[in-house]
Amino acid sequence: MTPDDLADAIRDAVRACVARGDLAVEVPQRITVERPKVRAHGDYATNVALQLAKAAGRSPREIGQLIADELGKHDGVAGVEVAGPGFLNITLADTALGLIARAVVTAGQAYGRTEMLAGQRLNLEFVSANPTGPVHLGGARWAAVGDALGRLLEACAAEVTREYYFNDTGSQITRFGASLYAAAIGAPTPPDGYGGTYIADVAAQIVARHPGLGERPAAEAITVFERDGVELMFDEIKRALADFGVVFDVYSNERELHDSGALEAAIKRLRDEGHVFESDGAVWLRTTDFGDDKDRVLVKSDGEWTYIAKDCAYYLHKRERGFDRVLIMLGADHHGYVGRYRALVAAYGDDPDQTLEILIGQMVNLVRNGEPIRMSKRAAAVISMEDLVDAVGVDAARYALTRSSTDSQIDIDLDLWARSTNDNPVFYVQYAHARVASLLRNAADLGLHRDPGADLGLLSSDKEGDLLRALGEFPRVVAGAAEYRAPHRVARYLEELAGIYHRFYDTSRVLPHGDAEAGPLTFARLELVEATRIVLSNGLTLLGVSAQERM
RNA sequence: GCGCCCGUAGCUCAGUGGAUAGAGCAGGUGCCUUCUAAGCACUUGGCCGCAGGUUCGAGUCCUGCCGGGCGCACCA
Repeated sequence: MTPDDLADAIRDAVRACVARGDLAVEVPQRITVERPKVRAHGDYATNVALQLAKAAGRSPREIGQLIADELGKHDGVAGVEVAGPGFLNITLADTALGLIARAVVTAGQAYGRTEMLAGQRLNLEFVSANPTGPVHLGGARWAAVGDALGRLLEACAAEVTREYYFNDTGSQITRFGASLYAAAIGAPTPPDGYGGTYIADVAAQIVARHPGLGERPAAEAITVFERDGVELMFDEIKRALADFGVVFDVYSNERELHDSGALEAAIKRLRDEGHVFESDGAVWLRTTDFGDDKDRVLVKSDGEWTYIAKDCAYYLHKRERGFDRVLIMLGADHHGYVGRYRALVAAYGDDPDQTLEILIGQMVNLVRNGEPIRMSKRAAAVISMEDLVDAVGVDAARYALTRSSTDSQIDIDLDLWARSTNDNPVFYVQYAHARVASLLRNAADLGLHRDPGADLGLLSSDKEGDLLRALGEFPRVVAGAAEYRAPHRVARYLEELAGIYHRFYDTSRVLPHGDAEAGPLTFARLELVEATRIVLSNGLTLLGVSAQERM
């Protein structure tokens, strides 16, 4: 019996009390079932009696007893106690608890998936770094978290499109091209140019493609540097992201919005709706009508489009492609965008609370030996995603970036995450999986295979119960992580599960010693171990971290 | 000044309004002839930044302070 099954059983019990006339309340939609921290409080607990007390006008303990008596009749329930202020502490029958393992094994890779978000079409935009340089640390955080979130939402049956937007026109590209040109002819980096070492590399590649380019007139050469530079840099970004395990479904760019006339159309629509005005030679969107703290310029007095004008067109473009909800992931240094973005969504007649979701990821810092790694201004050396991967590897990088709430700043200690010891959380989890895999290999070598008819009621020890209850949590963890856009919950859950498995392993011999015969308990435990392997593997997969067979 | 995020054990951080606030690391003491000791057990360590409020119940929600990070362009 899974926690969800139990919630249904509790609801049925309440319904029965109401039907009998013992209880005059509305049967609640959501029944909270939780794993108590203390074992004395049973396998599961619910606060339903506390919640219903006010509406029923009776004491929580009195109501609790009514529900407990009814729930106690259920086959899978061994006992129900009214405790404390009115909690119901529920103990499952051993067979009912053991069946969690079977549910996991039967579902296999699908265990953890739900239909919670079925029918929702979601657009996830993340990273979206401009092709003027490598993906930096903030982008790396979103690459890891955004991709994991995509996997989570898909696990809840949402239809997800991962999207990357980049600017390939405008002042940044102009400066990028000028910087490449300067590097190619040996001139110093322009004052407002890009100065990383990659600039020289890219410039050299372009010169190799176009011999004699440096001798051509500057204006002509720069055009080539802009075009080829964007192409090469973007290929480089895509390759780095692919190495990181992140591949996008759609790449959108500014030029297309421009060339297709989408920009003009988007602004015209705002103008027709009366949200646009002109002042000081510029065209403005009156975002203050929609809660923004100041109005925003759409077209500068020099005739250039602003970023927010492109956002207008891009937002409409997404909506026209049929997405119910547009998720955009930004770094904390861009959080000032939220107000204006919500305003532009409202200006188009959408409800920002329904169709727009902007997720803000706080800053990422690297630490070595407890000291922050400073970026040298002179080399303009922004630390890149690849620097992080080079230092700790993809698995540790993704896990480190994903295991903390996006609301928190994180300090990634390169020494810690590069270590192959259990102070490194990703190793703690991966080691548990490798240990499970090893045990199952040994079982196979002994000719012991899963027995679908194993008596799972034999899994009645404390450690087995802990493990079964933890395994039963997984679908709710996935659903919660998806609902709250919080992939770190999966990571934390995996760390807990790994610990519970290690403790089970330490106390509970699975395979027979020496020449001893395998007994019913052997097969029951093998089923439990296989269920653990599945959940560890499914969880790591949701985070984009490998589940290794050996370590 | 205004806005967003954070403040929980020595450190890094969890903690969907629930019972006695947790994990890993660090410190201490133990556990390998048999499934991976990259593990486990025990142990030390907390005015949950401060002060009010909401309620059966607050680390969690509200208000005000204090401290830190990030923003507040006709840049992206």
